[in-house]
Amino acid sequence: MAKYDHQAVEKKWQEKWEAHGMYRAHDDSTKPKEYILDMFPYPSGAGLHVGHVESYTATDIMARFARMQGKEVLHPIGWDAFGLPAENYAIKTKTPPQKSTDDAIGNFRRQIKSLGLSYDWSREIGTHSPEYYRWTQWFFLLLYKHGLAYRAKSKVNWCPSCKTVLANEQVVDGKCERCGTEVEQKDLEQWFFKITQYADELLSGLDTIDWPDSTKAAQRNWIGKSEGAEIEFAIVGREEKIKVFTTRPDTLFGATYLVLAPEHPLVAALAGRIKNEKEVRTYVKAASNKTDLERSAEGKEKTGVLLKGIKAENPANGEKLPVFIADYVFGSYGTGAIMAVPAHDERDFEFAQKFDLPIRQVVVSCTDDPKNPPEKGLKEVKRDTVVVHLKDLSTGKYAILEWHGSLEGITTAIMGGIEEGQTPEEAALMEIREEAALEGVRITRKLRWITGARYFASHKAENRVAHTYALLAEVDSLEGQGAIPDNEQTKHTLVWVDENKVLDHLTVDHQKQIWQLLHKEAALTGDGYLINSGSFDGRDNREAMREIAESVGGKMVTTYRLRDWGVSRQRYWGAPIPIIYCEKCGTVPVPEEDLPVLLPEDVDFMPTGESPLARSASFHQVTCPTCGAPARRESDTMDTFVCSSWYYYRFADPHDDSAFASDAAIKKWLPVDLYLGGAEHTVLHLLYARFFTKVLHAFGYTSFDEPFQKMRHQGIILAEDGRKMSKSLGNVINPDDVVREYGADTLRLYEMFMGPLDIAKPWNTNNITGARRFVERMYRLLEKRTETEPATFAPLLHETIKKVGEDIQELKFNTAISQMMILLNAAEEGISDESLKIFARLLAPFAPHLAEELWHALGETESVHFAGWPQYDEALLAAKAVTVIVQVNGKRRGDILLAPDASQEDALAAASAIPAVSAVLSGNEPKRVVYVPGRILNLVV
RNA sequence: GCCCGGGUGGCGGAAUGGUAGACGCACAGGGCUUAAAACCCUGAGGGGGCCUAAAAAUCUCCAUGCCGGUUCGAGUCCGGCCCCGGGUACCA
Repeated sequence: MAKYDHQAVEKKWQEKWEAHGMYRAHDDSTKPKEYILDMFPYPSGAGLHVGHVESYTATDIMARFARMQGKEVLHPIGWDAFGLPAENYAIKTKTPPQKSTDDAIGNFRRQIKSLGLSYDWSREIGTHSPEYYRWTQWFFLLLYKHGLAYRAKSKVNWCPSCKTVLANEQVVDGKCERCGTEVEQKDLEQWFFKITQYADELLSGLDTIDWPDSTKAAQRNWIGKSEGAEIEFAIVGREEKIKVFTTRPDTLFGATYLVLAPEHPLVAALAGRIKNEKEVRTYVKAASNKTDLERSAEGKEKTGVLLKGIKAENPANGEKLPVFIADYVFGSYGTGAIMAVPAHDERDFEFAQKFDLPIRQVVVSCTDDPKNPPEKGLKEVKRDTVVVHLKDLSTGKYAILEWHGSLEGITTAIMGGIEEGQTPEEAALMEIREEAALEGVRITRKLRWITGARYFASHKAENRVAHTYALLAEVDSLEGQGAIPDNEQTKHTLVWVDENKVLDHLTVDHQKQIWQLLHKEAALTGDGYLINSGSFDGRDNREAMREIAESVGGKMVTTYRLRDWGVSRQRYWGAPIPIIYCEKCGTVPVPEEDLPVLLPEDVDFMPTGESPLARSASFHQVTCPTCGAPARRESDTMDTFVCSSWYYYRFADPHDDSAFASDAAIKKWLPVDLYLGGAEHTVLHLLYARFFTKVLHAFGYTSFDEPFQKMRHQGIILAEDGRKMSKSLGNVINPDDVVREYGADTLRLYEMFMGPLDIAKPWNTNNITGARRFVERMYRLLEKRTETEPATFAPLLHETIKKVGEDIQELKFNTAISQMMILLNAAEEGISDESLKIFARLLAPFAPHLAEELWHALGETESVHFAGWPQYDEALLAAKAVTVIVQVNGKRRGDILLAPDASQEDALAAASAIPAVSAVLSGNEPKRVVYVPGRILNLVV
């Protein structure tokens, strides 16, 4: 038989399938539907990536499998065709984006077709076609009508040299990507979608869908729901109040200053009262020129300015607090103002360190029983962290230990390092002495294992000793005052104290030092019971939270990190926003019947300083649809994410010119049953698409409110060197080359066999050989057909039917293929026509051309792809004898062949035939017998 | 820092708490061939012991990032730690 000619075979079947329209989805079908969708590609000039192939093959397998199971499958493809790269390319090469986009689509289409993917090409769509973006504009109007689209001023990245707005990705190190000019922040009127209105639904909906946990977690993070309180602080001598948002109202008594965002309106309102107004204004201006990105990129170094002459009053205890402005507080989150509690918040702590502000602890961690709060005083304080001050009498050195667990625990913990005749304390002191000899105390691993405790000291070596002594001088004096109790266990060297007791006696400066010593220079963010909190002392901090907030007239509120979605883009290659501005009528939506607002083709899209559409007089000079007066058309286009937020509806009804999709089509096909795509879309695209569906649901267009029932990501395919494939590294694999040399089936099998679908995997050209060999050997089975098969073949065949079917449903294609390889190895010893036909059906989703070729070579005339999925025979599976492992005391001592349902007696009898087993048993009854039928027999003796 | 993943042969990877390394690649030996490619067969985690001229089989110990625990039995479950990848970040 001739070598398998993949080029001829694949071409032949692709043409036949296409001629028969085999993969069309039928709207009028009565079969159960299955909607299997890929994230439609952006048709880049670079062409198809092997990563696309991975994803598309996976969904193709699912689609083909579903068809063979008798489902009516909708498996469409289209193009996310608007976007910046096409526009940039157009600027560079002076070819219109329409042309370059259509060229790229042509190339993608050819490449995708060469892979034998079973798309319904009659439903192909492109977001850049007027028939499509007409409905994108319709969606804009739908949102507008319901008050979900609004205009507001917002900051954009602005390049003063190119006179253009830049996307965040176009800003590199604060400079324009193209010309290197420093980028400015500019306020522009922009359109927003009110996605925040659906924040709660977007959050709770996650619990109802089958998505990867990581993606759900990312979306939850992005939405960033947090519960807290709004509390007002009076400004001394003024009417205005400062309203802060905090998630920790329980720490109200620990607030030692307030911070306003630089853009907070009160900053301007209070200007006259601020004594250092000039300094403040400078700071505000500098902050306003920074993007959010820069503000955080500057790292942990905090900046801010005290508002001199302004004091705020803590409503809980009447304390007068200083007020700062600092850009670590954002105007757009919460109330734009915070109460700072340095003892219990990392950022406030850091700021307080830098600006020398007091740090007051109000929460103390405590152990098991928060409902039974300890009385004040030392002996009763039950803490999971015990702080111990050790003093070595012989050298006069001190160290501070903190350990976790009970006091009894320390003895055990120290045991490891104790020498004979030593007490645990002495052992610990030995260590201190050694460390002290080196200079003060140090955090060391050595000490950790010996004491089970941690030494705390300042990070800086030069401060370490000074800090220790400063503290211990205080401790000594407290000891003199009797503030530190003596104790049986500690009488010679060991003293333990309540750190808060100590803190009460110290100056701010000392407090800071001790804080650093005790707490690794960090705030305590954990829970516990309250101290220094007036009548709330001793209460559980979580429990008291609401009461504290309400006791000062605050109220509990929920805040989200999620912001409204800014959809305006000052670019050409996108869907125009269907809005007209009239001097008389104001903002007027374009009437639905006037849609689409066509993208003009005669526009000069070269960058000259204006939004390209604004330069087309024919485009923007219009008459008001309401009053007929001359008016101006909105010249911005929409974010491309708008286009991709609803495309999966269009596939259900791609040619409808009366609706984005008909009710019947939506009812028939949606929601999407399986959605597959890259993990780079975990947040934006997937969140926006969900938002659109929530909106449609709210206004009665859909009965469901989540668009993608089941969603999975494919892992990225790395280059052979383990790095990302990139043009500049020259390590890109072009699927065209692989298809030509090895065939589409081989490429598909290879990529599916690489490993689990969702992990990152490096490409390995060598391994393609394995897939290719599989294809060839499958084909050669035609020559190895026999009348009769070995007896072991049928059970294996049925096991394979079972496993392949199950694996496909779990998207475990690698193990499905490995099972078929096992079957192939056996089939080469002889396989009947009937068995080979079954095999061909199993193979069909993975290698559709080869399976079709085999199927027809075996005399079939209809397509294998509708031949039905084979059923396995339980009886054949059960009949197979299984190997049971025999263990003695958990160690393998041999194996026995048994029926799967053999009794324990049978198993024992068979096992005793093994010499190693009978030797051990030799008359003794095993203490215990563990028998798992079909698996293992373990004898404990 | 935080949130997700993940660490198993030379490599990709497999394993409902039950023979660790399926399947494949690469490799080695052999067959076919004038020769090579292709193809076919066989082998193989590491160490040690036994027997040997040498090897195989057999025996035994060790082995899934590290330390400990639960269990008759742990790659899998629990606690602690280390490392790698991805995402995200002054969000109060």
